[in-house]
Amino acid sequence: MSEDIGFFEKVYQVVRLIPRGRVTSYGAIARSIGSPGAGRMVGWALNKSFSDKGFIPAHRVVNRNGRLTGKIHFGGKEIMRELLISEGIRIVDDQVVDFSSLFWDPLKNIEEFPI
DNA sequence: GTTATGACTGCGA
DNA sequence: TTCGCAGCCATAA
Repeated sequence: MSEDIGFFEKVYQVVRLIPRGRVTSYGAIARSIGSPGAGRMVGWALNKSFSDKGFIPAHRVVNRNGRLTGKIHFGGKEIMRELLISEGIRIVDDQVVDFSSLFWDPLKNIEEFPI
């Protein structure tokens, strides 16, 4: 069943569901997979995803302020910003412009497409 | 088995 | 407004 997968797998699934040109937060993902408060683990899972899994749109995951706190893990401090810009998302001072409008809630999507 | 860590979040000063 | 502290969960050592 879908609950046989581990925490990391759930994170990957949710992150992969993030539409292009949209963003979400670590806490939102943690909550969507039934582990509120594990936001820090979400970031850790994504970090591991670079070598364990294929491409994960981790650049679409930011903190609750829309700030690119994880950009330092992309191998280059500008990589995350470039990826977001290439999707039509504007970044100013390491922050997502109009974050509230671009925010994509995993919970809302999972209601329609359960993992 | 315990301990430490972390790409977070919320509240208080 | 910015800054600091505490809570939260899963994984690694």
